Order: sequence, then C-alpha cells, then structure tokens
Amino acid sequence: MATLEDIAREVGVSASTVSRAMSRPDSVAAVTRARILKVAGRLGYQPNLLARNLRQGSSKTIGLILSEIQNSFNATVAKGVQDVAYQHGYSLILCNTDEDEAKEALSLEVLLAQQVEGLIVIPTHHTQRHLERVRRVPLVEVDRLSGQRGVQAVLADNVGGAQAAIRHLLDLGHTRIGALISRPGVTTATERLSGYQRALETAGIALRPQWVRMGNTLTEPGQVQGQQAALELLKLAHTGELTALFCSNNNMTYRALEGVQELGLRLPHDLSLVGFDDEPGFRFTAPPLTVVEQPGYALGQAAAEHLFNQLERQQPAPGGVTRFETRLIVRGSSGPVPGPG
Amino acid sequence: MATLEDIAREVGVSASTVSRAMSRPDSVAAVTRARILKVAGRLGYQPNLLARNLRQGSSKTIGLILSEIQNSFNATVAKGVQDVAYQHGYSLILCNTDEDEAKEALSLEVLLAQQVEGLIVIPTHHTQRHLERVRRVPLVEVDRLSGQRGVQAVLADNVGGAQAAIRHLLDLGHTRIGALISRPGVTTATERLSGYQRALETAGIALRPQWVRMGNTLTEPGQVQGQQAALELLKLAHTGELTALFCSNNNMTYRALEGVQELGLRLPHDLSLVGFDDEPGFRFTAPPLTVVEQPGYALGQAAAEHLFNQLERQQPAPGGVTRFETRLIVRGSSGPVPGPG
DNA sequence: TTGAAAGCGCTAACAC
DNA sequence: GTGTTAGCGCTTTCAA
Repeated sequence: MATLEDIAREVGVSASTVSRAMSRPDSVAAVTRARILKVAGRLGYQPNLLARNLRQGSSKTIGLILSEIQNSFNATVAKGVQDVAYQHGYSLILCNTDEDEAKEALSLEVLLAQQVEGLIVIPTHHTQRHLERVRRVPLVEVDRLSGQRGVQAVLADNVGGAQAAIRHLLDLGHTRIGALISRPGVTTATERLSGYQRALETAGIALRPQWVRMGNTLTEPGQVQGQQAALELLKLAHTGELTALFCSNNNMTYRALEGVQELGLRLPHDLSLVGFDDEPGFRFTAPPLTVVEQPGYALGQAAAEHLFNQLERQQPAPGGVTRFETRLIVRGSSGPVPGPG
Repeated sequence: MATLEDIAREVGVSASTVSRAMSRPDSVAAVTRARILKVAGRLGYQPNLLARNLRQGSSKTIGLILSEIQNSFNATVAKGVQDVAYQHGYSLILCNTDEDEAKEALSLEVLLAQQVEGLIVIPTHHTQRHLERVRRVPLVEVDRLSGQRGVQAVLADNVGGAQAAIRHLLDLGHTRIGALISRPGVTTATERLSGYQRALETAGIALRPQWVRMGNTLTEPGQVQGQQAALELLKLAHTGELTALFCSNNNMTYRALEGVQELGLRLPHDLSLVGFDDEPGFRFTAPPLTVVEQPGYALGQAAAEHLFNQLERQQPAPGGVTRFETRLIVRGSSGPVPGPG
C-alpha cells in the first residue's frame, strides 16, 4: 500500500506537500501538484483513514445497532440511515445483535473503540443498562425507546396506529377483539397495546385480559412462545369468543398466519386480522392483509439527520421524541362481523 | 476519552506498562496490574482501535458489499457473514449499493481506506471493473460471480436448483413452461436460465424464446421493467399458451404474484408457479408457493470462513467455487396440468 | 510555495 | 518487571 511518503520520495517533495496537494489543492504550485497526482495515480494511492482519523481525532463513521437484520422493517430503517450517512460522507458500521445481551454489549464496545462519532440504536430492554456504563457519544434511538432520559428518538406513532387499527375493526362491528402483542418491555409493544386499550375504552368496551397475549419478537429461537400465544388466541376465534385479532408487529402477524393455517380459519369470515407493520408478502396472502404501515425508511433517515445535527452543533442534543404517522392500509383480511349463525 | 497515558500518569507507571497490563497480564506485577485495572475502570478506559490498528497494521475489520439490504436473501447472507466475523473477533462494515455503480465504487474506496483486511461481495455487473482498479485484498464473492478470474466464490447450485424446479413441473405434466428471469448479465440469472433450458432439453422439449422474459432485480425503481416482463408472460398463461411459470428470484416472484392478482389468475389451476428463493411470506400466499430454497445463512458463513482462511494463510487463495445445494419445497402453487377444456 | 517537526494513541524492541 | 524509544501514516502549525 503506497503512502504519502512513497509519493513524496518519488516526486522529490516532502510528505506535507503531498498531503496538501490532496486536501487543499490551491495551496500547492500547479506543476508540483500535477506531478504529485500523476505519481499518486500510478502508485494507486489510497489514503489510510486509520492514520488520518487518528490524527484528526474523528473517524467519519457512525454506528447502527439493530436487533434483527433479517426483519425487513429493520433493514428498511438501516437503508434510510445509510443513505443519509453517505450523503454526509460518513461510513456506517452496522451491528446485528439478535436481541442478545452479550452481543449488544460487545457491539457497543467495538463501535466505541472504533471511535464512531455517533450511534443510532434500535434499543432492546438491555440497552439502557449498557448505555449507562458507556462513554457518551451522540445517540439517537429509532423505533423503540430504551428508557434512557434525555435522548433523542425517532418513533412511529404506535398508539395512534394501533388505535386506527382497532377503530377500523370497531367500525366493522367487531367488539370481541384480541391482541397478540410481541415482547413485553419493549416500547413498541406497550405503546401498541395501549393504543388497543384506549380505542376499546373510548368505544366503551370492557377490556378482557384473556384476550391479550404476549409473544416475543425474534423470528427464530423463540418462535415457540409467540406461536403458543398466537394459537391460544386463535382458538378463541375458533370458538367464536373472538371475531377479530390485532397483531402488534410483523413477526406476530406471521405467527398468527401460521395459526390461521393450522386451525383452518378463513379470513375474514372466521376472523378479521389486522397487523402492525407491512411486509412485501402481505399483499399476497389469502386474503391480502389489512395492516398499519409504518415509514421505516423515513424513520431511519430522520434518525440519521438528527444525529448529524447533533454532530454539527457540537453540543448536547435537546432530547425529545419525533413521531412519524402511520397509515392504515385496508385490504381483505378485515371484514364485517359475521351475522349470528 | 481516557488514554493509556492518562492511566499511566495517575498510577505512576509508564504507558507501556499499562498497555502490557491489558494485553499480556502476566508480564506485569500483580499489584501494579491491579492498580492499573482499577484506574482504567474508574476512568472508563476504552482502547482506541484507530491507534492500535494503525500501529499494528491491521484493522480487524472486514467489509461486506451488498446490492440490496432490503432483500431478505441478502440480509440472511449478511447475518451469516457477521456471525462468523464476530466469532473471529472481527467487525464488519456493511455497505449497501442498490446495484448503483457509483455507490459501489465509493463503498469499495471507503472500505479499502478503512483498511479492511478482506472483502466479501455480492457482485453486480459493475464489480469486475471496479475490482480491477483496486488494491488487492483477500476477496470472496457470494451468491453471484463477478467474472474476475481466480477469486474464491460461494454460490448456490443455481443450475441444479432451476433444473429441479422445472423437472418438478415436467413431472406434473407441464410442457409449456415460461421463465421470468431477473437482470440479464448477473450469473444467478444466467445460471438459473440455463438450468431451465437444460431441463427442457433433457426432456426433449423445444425451447421457445418468447416464453422467456428478462426483468430486473431491484425492488424499487426498476419495478416497471420486471412488472412488464411478468405481465407479458402471464398473459400467455391467460390464453393457455403457458401452463407454468418459473421465476428466477424472489423479486421476480413478487412481480409474478402482482400480475397473477391483476389478471385474476388462479394458482395452480390457471397456472403453476415455482419461484427461486423462499421468503417468509411465501408460505401464506394463496396457495402457498412452491419454491427452490437456497441456504443464504450458510452461504454467508462459508464466504466468511473462506475469507478468514485466506487471512490466516497469508497467501493468495487458490480460487475456486464452492456450491451449496438448494432444496425444492413443494407447496400449493404447482399442480397437475389442467385437463383440456 | 514548501519543508521540518510534532503528535494523534498505541505497541514492540530493546535496555535496564 | 518496567521504562525508554521509536514509529504506524497522516495533518498541521510554524518557519523559511
């Protein structure tokens, strides 16, 4: 790997001149610069960012910590973040933690050691604890809240989205509506649950605890738990105790879909199903799913933009939550309550 | 940010001692070490990897370049890569290029400048050109082939997978089978196309060029093209000229699904559909889709393992292609040829 | 317009 | 066991 020194030696100037020729071209004589650039080209010179950043005390790098890279919502957020990072000339180091405590702690450590200038995190319920013991770098939370005080966060309007979903079901005549909620202790879950509750209360419908079940978020190992919760609720649909079901995220919706298939329920006749968070496949299920769509890409973008604002301002961020609207997409999985009999 | 020097000063030893206390504990007196660790803890010391890596001439970082982070297959590959990287104590910088030439060139430049020790790439048709002009670092290609000679690659058995899909359709009695192929010039597409052709030839069925259409890979901007190709083929199904359709990747399958919906075709009665690459949602379409599943996670893992082998060997890799088997999952979208009338 | 020198934080010889 | 020294590749005063 060619260095500045290599070029300098060959051209017969000092390393500083070569450096300047690169960074501030008009501070170097045109002829000198031309020769430098030519040699640099021939040698295939690439600056060593490790050295530059060490010297400048800045890494031009930000980190993104996600719990589930395979979740398409997370991937969409990541894309939003990355596009903005690139626009600002920053690279992005992306870490995937699988909701695993140790992996999250390690990711955080590595990112800080890599001298990232800022961090964007989709928090898990471990995050707050980890964050506390850590050097403070500018931080923005997306999608969920860690509980840490005074941080900036970019979230979907989860309460409103869930309310819209439930109101839609109420409008169709449903009053016996179940809720399949993902991992307890994660703010998206609790907020969506509270949207569900609030919508029912507003409609004057009593809440039945047995109509709400907690699953979990992760696709792979914990499937069982979520699957279990889904089945319990769907059995209530089978007996007619429930006529509609609200799922609090895409994984829960998949769990419900599995159960629907297993029990042979027909949507929306036997059950109206509304999910939170759209997925590419949800347009093609039978029938297509009614969902609350959240703007993942915009969330990612906004989070990154907030982070860069913090970086530019050089001062601690004011802290505060930005909410993005969700959108109810009515497709075929929700329909009127079937008449008696 | 506390440095070794800070700790050294406070403890009353030299920076080297502190460094040693961290890296080779038993080369330092137990008492000294204890004091050092205590102070380090209190100061919240985190090593500066920029400095360490600059000094050691190694970044303990590898790069992964993908074209489409939102494609769940790519995400799965990424997860495989990352898990292995972490096992080896390496961090992963992940770049997403959207199949865009400029973004790919930039990503490559940034990764090299960051001194990544190796690169894993899902190549696009720009990749080879970019690779040529670039400092050689150990490289492994996954999923597709750039065309660069002598590199290691980890791929699915695309020909075999496509053949299995087509044979399955032939077994069901289909002879009029269309193929919706993604972006031309990408090896996955050409290999799967050739699997399709080979299977038909073997069965003694003449190839009809009008039964093959090229779409494109990317989900967003180019949808139109893929959608167009899908519609043209599906119209042939409508008229009965085609009784089955093979889609060469998950995006093409989505395009076909859209067309099926738009034209009101019923699967598998009006058309048998087989896709290459499974997606979570494909189990819940109506009917569930028959697909060729490829082991994305294993591909990612293997690619990373090959890369680390190269890194450990210190010598240029032998170059060569590792193929992973695919698996045909028969679900409901493929069925016997409908009888005449 | 250019060069010399210092230093970012760390590690690795080499002394003692 | 521990300190001293040098240097990774770069940028940035400060002089000339």
